[in-house]
Order: sequence, then structure tokens, then C-alpha cells
Amino acid sequence: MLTEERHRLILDLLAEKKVVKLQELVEATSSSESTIRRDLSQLEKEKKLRRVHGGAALLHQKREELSVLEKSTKNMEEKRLIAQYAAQFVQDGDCIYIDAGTTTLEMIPHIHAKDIVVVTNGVTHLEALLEKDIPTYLLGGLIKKKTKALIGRGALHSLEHYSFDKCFIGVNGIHHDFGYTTPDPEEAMVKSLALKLSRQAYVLADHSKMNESTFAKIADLEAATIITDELDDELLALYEAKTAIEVVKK
Amino acid sequence: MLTEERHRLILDLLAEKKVVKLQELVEATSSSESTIRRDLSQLEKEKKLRRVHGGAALLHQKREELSVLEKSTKNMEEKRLIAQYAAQFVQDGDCIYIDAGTTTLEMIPHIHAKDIVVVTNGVTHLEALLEKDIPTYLLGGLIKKKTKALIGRGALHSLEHYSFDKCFIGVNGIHHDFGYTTPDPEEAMVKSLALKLSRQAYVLADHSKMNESTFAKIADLEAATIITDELDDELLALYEAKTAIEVVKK
DNA sequence: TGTAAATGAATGATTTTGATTGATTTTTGA
DNA sequence: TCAAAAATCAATCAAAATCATTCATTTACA
Repeated sequence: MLTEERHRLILDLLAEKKVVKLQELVEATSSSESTIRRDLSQLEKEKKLRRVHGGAALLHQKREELSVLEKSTKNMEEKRLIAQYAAQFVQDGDCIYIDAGTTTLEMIPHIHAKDIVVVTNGVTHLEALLEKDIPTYLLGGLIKKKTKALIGRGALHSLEHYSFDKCFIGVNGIHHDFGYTTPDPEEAMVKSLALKLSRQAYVLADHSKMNESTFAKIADLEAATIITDELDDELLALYEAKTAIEVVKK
Repeated sequence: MLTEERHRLILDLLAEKKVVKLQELVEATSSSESTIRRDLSQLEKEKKLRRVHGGAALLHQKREELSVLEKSTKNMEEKRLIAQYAAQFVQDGDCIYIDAGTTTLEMIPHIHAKDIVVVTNGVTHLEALLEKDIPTYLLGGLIKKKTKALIGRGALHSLEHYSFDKCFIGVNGIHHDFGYTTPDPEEAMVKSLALKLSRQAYVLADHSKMNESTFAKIADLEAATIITDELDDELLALYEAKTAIEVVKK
């Protein structure tokens, strides 16, 4: 039996069973233990499978790639400062939209306004919001597994029934020419619509997002006030020509 | 049996039952007590489960000691049985609605159908659904703090955009004259609309709900198939005259 | 035919396993 | 409530299974 044949057979068996014993493979291929071991070593090096004691297993997806938990350790302090600053803009009686994301999530504990109503597409925000006894509306729609954000047609439909005093949006890129951007077009549409439905809009982004642009455009710079944590004077002037910008001092 | 296989099996069993006894695992895997203990130690270190005296439990489960293992499983046993039975009705390719509530939540780990899509108004269901990689849509609307269910105008609006092969509804009362009832009128409206939008409807309720009625009516008995855990023959005949009823055997 | 690659058997090292021990925790029953 | 009994536990150890490595032999192919 050819090496390539064996490799194919091994991977097929693995795909079917998720775990295979070395002895099973010896039988299935009528080759020696040594050969199978060599095969497994090679296939492991090629990242086609994962060796385990006694055989091999599928290399199942490394759970949460950049899940909320992992992300939350990144630039956390800056994000907290930005969030705290943004929370000031919420005033008594406001009806606001809070976008899904780690920065906007940080806002919630810092909101002290009374009698507000919050609408959000971030399932992760719920716990913090209910903890503070804030009446909360969730958008409908498809749940994005990685970020637990609500997106898609359903989210847009739900949004259409509301309008807001203020909205707070997280973005992945702020760029003088390309405006506000985020990687997922579905999310971009939700953010974009929320902006349109708000009397006043705020975009939250730490300095790593400045002068960056990603795939899907949300809106032009003019559409919102930027809140960020750090910006040299040259860039500040550039952006100030287009829209209001708040730089949080450390 | 390979270590990998055992670990998978242990976690699967745990996901279904929430608590497992060490002896059950010994039987299920046909390995020795020592081996299972080692497995549990390792899985605990990996934060995949929590060891309790006599076995293991899910992580996010409330802190309750071994007594949980005996008693809590007893209290929840009926609901779990009903849920497990109901989960059988979900078939490959189905698009289903799962109502908020503890009994319906129990269904999720027992669903084995492929390529299904789930719509729900229960925020608590999300974790279990995403864990199983089931594409999930959430209704919009107001969050009810106590139960984390989505209700109100927004929820009804969201629902209108869907239709289902099957729906699984929890109720607080089933009564020959008053039909299906639940205490909160807002929730009743959501349940009622979900029923109307389904080709086939199932109502899940343990025996304590039989012959009871509460404030808000959801629908007449005819509107759904009842799944319950215990019913004397006299009552069974009474209900069978009106609708299909499945009694789960212990 | 000659050469390089692949194979299989043998070696000793490493890992996993199940049984046993005595310690600890929980349950039982007075 | 308490103490004895039962169940469960962690730790240890030897046997079994699996491992990486080496080396002689076979196979593939120019």
C-alpha cells in the first residue's frame, strides 16, 4: 500500500471517528506499527491531525479564537478609560443604543444617569445592565458565536422600531478617508443603522484603531463624535477638521 | 478506549446530565476507578468540569455539594425526562422555536438532529445552543429581568418574520376547560404567536402543572401536543379526547 | 544495477493503567 | 447529637501498553 494511500485512509477514518487507535490503523492498512507511527508523525507535522497516546485525534478548532475573554485583556486599561469617559454623556431620561463589544461593555458600570432605557445588540451586556436595574431591550437576529453579537436581517428589522437620543458604537478602524470601518459587513450594517437612528452618535476606539481601516464601512467621519485615548497633535488637527473628537487624558 | 475518547465521553455525559457519578463513568467507559479519577482530575485542571464528592459536575452550576448529586437530580429528573423525550421530535433540517424556561432549556443537550436552526426568546438558552454549534436566532424585545426572557412588542414583531417546523413551549397550567395558561400576559402573547407560526406544536409540562390554570391564556388544548411525565388514566382519557398527549415513562 | 526511500523488527525508555493502601468524607443508626 | 460503618478519596507501585530510536532488509525507480 502506497504511503499516500495510507495517509488518505488514515485521515478518512479519523474524519469519521474523530479518534482512532494506532492498532486499528495497523489492521486497516496491514502495515506495521512502525510505519503507522511514521505516518502519524508526518501528518501531525503537516497539521492534519493531532497525535494522542495510543493513536490520533482530530485537531478540533482551538476554541474561542479571539473570544471576548482573550480580547478583554488587550488594551484593557485604555478601553476602560474611554468607556468611563463616554458614560458621562448619558443623561437622565436618555434612551440610548449601546453597541456590542468590549469597550462599550465597560461603559455600563460607569453609567450613573437615572431613568434611562438601553437598547443593545450585545448579549454579553445583559448581565451588567440588569445588575444595574436598567430597562433593557435586545435586538433580534442571528447570534454571532464568537462575539455574541446580534446581526443580520432580524437585527436591522428590530432596530427600525426604535430611535435614540444617543448611541455608542465600537469600531475597528477610523480613517481620514475611509471613515469608520469594521471587519464584518453584517455588523457594519447594524452599526450604520444605529448611527442613523440617533440624534447624537459617539464612536469609541482606542489609539490602535486610529488611522486604520478594515473591510466594511460603517459611516463617514462626520456621522459621529470620536472618543479615543491618545492622539498626536498632527492627527488630531486632521480629524478635527472633519468631526468632533474627545481625547481622554490618562 | 483512548484517553481522548474517554474525556469526550465524560464531558458529553456531563453536558446531558449536569452531574455524573464516578461509578457511572466507570461503567460507561469500562475502565477502572483509578483511571476515571485521573481523568476527572485532569479535566478539572483544564477547567472543563468541577469535581464533587462522588463524581463531577458542570462548572457554571450553582454551588451545591454532593447532596445535589442525589437530590437535585431527583427534583429535576422529571423535567429532564420530559425534555429528553421532546428532543427526539427534532429532526434533521428542522427549523424550530424553543420557548424560554427551564424545561425547554433541558432539551438542548439532548438534541442530536443535524442542520437545524433554532429561534428562541430565552437568553439563557444561548450558551447551550452555541456550545452545540447550532445556528441560533434570538427574538428582540424587552428583557424580563427575572427569567431573562424576551417579551413585548419587539418580541412579537421579531416572531412575525419566522415560521417553524416545530415549536416547544413551556406552560404553567394545563386545564381541560381553560387550555394552556401562564402567569404573565406578555409572555402568553409570545407563546401564543409562536404556536400559530408552527406547523407542529409541543407543550412541555411536568405533572404538577396538569389540571392547573393561571392568569393568561395561551391557546386551547387542541393547538398542541402535550408532553408530560405522569398522568392517571382518568385524566389521560379526558385530555386525549381533545388533543394528542405523550406521557414519558420513568 | 545502484541508490535512495520506505519498511518492519528489536531495543530500551516513557506513559498509562488498575490494584492496593490507608486517609478522608459522608451516611447511617442509635 | 455522636460514633461506627460505608463510601469515596489521594497516593503509590508494578504490570501492561505505547512510545521514539536504531538498524538491517526490502522496495521503488532511474
